[in-house]
Order: sequence, then C-alpha cells, then structure tokens
Amino acid sequence: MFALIDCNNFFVSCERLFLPALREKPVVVLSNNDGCVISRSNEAKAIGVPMGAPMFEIRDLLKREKVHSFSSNFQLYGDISNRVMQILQRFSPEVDVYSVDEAFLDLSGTPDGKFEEVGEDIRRTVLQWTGIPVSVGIAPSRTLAKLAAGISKKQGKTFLLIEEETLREVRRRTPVEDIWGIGRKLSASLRMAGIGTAEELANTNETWIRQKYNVMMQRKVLELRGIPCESGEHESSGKNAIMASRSFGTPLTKLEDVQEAVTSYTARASRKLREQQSVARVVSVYIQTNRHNPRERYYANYQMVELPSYTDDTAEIARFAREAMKKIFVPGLRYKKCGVTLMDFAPAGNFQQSLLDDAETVLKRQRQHQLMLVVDKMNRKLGGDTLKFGGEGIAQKWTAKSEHCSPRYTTRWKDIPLVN
DNA sequence: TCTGGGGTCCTAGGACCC
DNA sequence: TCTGGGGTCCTAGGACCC
Repeated sequence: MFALIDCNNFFVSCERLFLPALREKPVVVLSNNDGCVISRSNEAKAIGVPMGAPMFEIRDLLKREKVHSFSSNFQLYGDISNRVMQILQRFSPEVDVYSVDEAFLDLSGTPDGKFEEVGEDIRRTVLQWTGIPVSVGIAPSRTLAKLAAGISKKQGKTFLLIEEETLREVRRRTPVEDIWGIGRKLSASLRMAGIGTAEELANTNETWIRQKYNVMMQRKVLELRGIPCESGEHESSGKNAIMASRSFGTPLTKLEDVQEAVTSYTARASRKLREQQSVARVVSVYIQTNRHNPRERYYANYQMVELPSYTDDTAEIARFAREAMKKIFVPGLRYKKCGVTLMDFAPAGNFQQSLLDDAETVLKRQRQHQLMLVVDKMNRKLGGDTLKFGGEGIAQKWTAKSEHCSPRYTTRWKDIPLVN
C-alpha cells in the first residue's frame, strides 16, 4: 500500500507561515523574474487566476482583487520542504521524495484497517509541527494514490482508494486527462481511441495497449487496476543531470554579459554537483531569444562539450562553458535566457583519471578540489554569495526581477523573525 | 514591453560489432 | 538473379511531471 502526501498550495502555504494575516486572503507566488503565477491560494483560484498565467496579462486582476503576490523564495520553500519530509520519515522506512511538495510512503508495514488513522496522524503532525496543510491519499499503487490525494485535497481529510466499489466509482469519474502521467498528447490520442475515463483505460486489453502505445501506458493500465508497477527511488543516488538556467531581467545583447551569466550558472550547477558528491564529464550550454515575440527572429541553440576529465571544479567547467557559449552566440540578437547543464556523472573520489594527466596535473586537480570545498563551506556558513568567481561579474545587470520577495525566514540569520 | 526552472523516462534510429 | 541475422551502445527528441 502507498500513501501520497501532497502539500496544499505549497509555495503560498510557505509564505503564509510567517504572515498569518494572509490566511483566507487571495495569495499567489510568481515564477522567477516575476514572470507568471506558479502557486495560488484557494481564494486566488476562486477569483479565477489561472495557473501559469503571465503577469502582464493578469496584473489588473490582481490589483483589483487585492491579491497578494510574492516573488519566488526557493530557499524558504526548500527548507520547509526538508522539514516536512523529515517528519514523514517517522511514518515509514521508505519515503520517496517525488518533488519539493510531494512524497510517496510505502505503507506495507501498516496493518489493514489502520490506514485512515495513519493518514490523519500524518496530516495532524505535519500541520502542527510545520504549519503546512497536506493532503493524503492511500491506495495499492502510486497512480491510484495520486488520484486519492486529489480527492483528499477537496474533502480535507485522508482518502482511501482501496475498496473495489470506491475504486470503480472514482475511476468512472476521472477523465483520462487527470491521470498522473497522461498529458495532453496522450489523452488526446486515448480519446481518439474511445477511451475517456480512468475506468475505460483500466479495462483495456493489456497487449493491445502495449502495442498501440508503449510499456508506460501498459504500466498505467495495471496501476489503475491496483497492481503497482511504477518504481520509486527518486532521491537515492543523486541526479543524473544538473541544470542551472534563468531568464534575464532585461534582454542581453553583449557576449560579455551572457558570459557572466554562464559563469554564474556554472558555479551554481557545480555547487550542486559537489553537494551530491559527483563529478561530471560533459557540460552543455544553451541560449535563446524571446520565444513569444513575433517581431523578432527566434533563435535558440546549444553546444555540448566533453571535459578533458571528470571534474567538479567550477573554474575548469566554466572555462569550457564560456568557450562553448562563444560558439553559439550570434551578435545582433536580444537574448532572453541561457542555461548550463552538467551531465555524465561519476562518484567523486572514485573515477577514471585521464590518461593524459601527469602527476603534477593530478596534484593541481586535488588542490583545486580542496579550494572548492573551502568555497562551499564558507558560502554555506556566511551565506550564498560570499565568495564568487570574478567571471560572474559585479554589476550583474542580467539578474532576474524579484520585486516582492519575502525574507529567508529560516535560512538567513538576519531574516529570522523577532517575537516581541 | 512583459510568458519559470529543473528534472525523468522512453523510443527510434544510426553506427557498429560478429 | 542472388546480398543475413542478431546484438549493443549511443544520441536526439518527445512526452511528461511539479
């Protein structure tokens, strides 16, 4: 049996923790660059603020309805998320953190008949210890647990999707679009084939669906019947790719400015790489102009580079990343966004050295590695950007807009709230 | 004027091997 | 005239997720 724990309107809920006056008020959290809406309170949903709505389209609506909007504060959300996930560990030895606001729990140790009790215990404990309201869905497969959590969110209590009767009823009421893993394309295709509900999908012939689609769809069918097929392991061995990308606050036209951003994003990606104790052999950079502006030519390109050796050294990776960017940068365009991706990982401290490295190079690499560890340590202790690379620039005119960001209440000493 | 960021998994098809 | 069969590995790209 699986439980899916889902934090309700997570980013908004995080913001409300420290401003209780905003409870029952319409609140939204904006994406990076204050570009569009990525989290909405129930009140904001009721007013009709769509998910993903671009700011410039709904600015008037937000103002008229007195909606409180926040720039995204991922340090805060990340920290609150960790606290929630830690609490969940008490309820199961197998916690699969699926995203910042969701986790699957393996409840096979829980006796039948106790599921509802456990679910309510989870909801109560998380709310009391962190202030975050969560939904809990319990079912024999992950796909069904997702469906159950959706119902839990509406009902405000744990929802069990276990009994045959309930199962059939819920599946009948669930359009294929609402099934986890069935997106726009697949649902359109299923509807063409005359399959419109979860119940209909669950009742299709297994081999037929496998032939017409693929194993994923076959697994979906089984999962909907209550036979678990999706595997967990989302946090076990670190990521297979690490990406850092941002839209620029204003369009950039000069290579030097883009290079600053590339260096800065490389620093961020490399830090994550070291955190998960990996080294990378491939770095890829990309750049693009504004996709939505019909009056300007849209240009997007990327370049992948193999590094001379596995490494986690920001300086070395940045050198290659900047070189790669030079190759795809076309002068005369207004760039909107760029990004850096690290790929092809090996565990740090246990990887193939390059044949070409002589003793001196190996020593140099080790010293560089030590240096990076010190940089990371200082930045952890004294705050994000205490030590930066010169290449990241000082003025950084490309940094994203963030006009309504709340304090880092829980991760920066000077932002910790005072109680009078 | 203004539209996020960071991931995963799967498949098809090409290169290559014996 | 007639030109096999069975693999592996890699990559690009699509679809999906939150």
